Amino acid sequence: MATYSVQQVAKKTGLTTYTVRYYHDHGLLPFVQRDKNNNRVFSDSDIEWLEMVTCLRSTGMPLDQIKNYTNLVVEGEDTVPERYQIMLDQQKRTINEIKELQQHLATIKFKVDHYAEIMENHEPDSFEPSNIHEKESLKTEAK
Amino acid sequence: MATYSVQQVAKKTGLTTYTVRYYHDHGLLPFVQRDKNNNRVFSDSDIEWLEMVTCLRSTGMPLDQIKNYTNLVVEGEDTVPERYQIMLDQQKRTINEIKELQQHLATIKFKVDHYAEIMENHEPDSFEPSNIHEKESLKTEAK
DNA sequence: CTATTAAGTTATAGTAACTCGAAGATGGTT
DNA sequence: AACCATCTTCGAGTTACTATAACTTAATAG
Repeated sequence: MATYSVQQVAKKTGLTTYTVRYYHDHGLLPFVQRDKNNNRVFSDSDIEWLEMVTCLRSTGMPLDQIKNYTNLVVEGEDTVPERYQIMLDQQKRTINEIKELQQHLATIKFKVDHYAEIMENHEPDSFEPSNIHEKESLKTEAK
Repeated sequence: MATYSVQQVAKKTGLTTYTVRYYHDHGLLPFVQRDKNNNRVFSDSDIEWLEMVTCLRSTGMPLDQIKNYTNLVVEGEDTVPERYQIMLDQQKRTINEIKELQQHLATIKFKVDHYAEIMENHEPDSFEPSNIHEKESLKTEAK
């Protein structure tokens, strides 16, 4: 069976060795072993689980909640309903998060287009009604 | 002209008063005034700018970079090309972030469906090949 | 006209989730 | 034997809030 060092795991997951150790120290990787030198030894399933942790983390779940979820998984089948609820909530939150990001993206796009236009037309300081927004709504006091 | 207190701004933007003050103290709201009592006085354009800050923050830009962008806006038209580049980068990063979130969402959906199935079928501990993944890839050592 | 309440202020401390550096152990190579 | 890479722990630093304490001021209630 394949085993991996911290560094190999870091490389495989895209995390830093610091983060991998941090997660392990905080109980998020409950089955990671140690060799006779006290070095962490990761299995393939540890890496898969770490990827699940990363998935939850990236979608905004705090570490203590991920820890809680980890404990439930370790406890076994009895906790499936609770786990189901956790994942359902996380799904909702992620869908919401994506929606919000898409709205923010629209705002950013607007800015990009606006700047592109200014640079093309090369107009220094217009008197159009859109002027306030052109100036990022920052200079209403410059009267 | 309409003016607002910290609390009103907090309510309008969905931020806490702590965060609004924090942003102001760190130079992200350069045109906020003070009244004779030293209380912060926000204008409509301050709120609009704060919403821009929130947009950038929510899409992952660190505060010091937002501060830098703020300074560029204050400096005026000459900085438009630099600002254009910043926004273009942010746009790219946000598009990427959304993509990643959508992938994570797919993973979460998979879990939700999986748990739903377990709960429906009520099978305690199957011997199927998918067993490892059913158990969140955590118990390969429990042999 | 004082008393209490509400809201503002600053300064400082606490928290989450990393992020890093120091000091030391071990194992392999020249 | 010396060196280098890689591991370890521990403690400190960073970012972006988040909360508390101590204080000031303005408005209302008795």
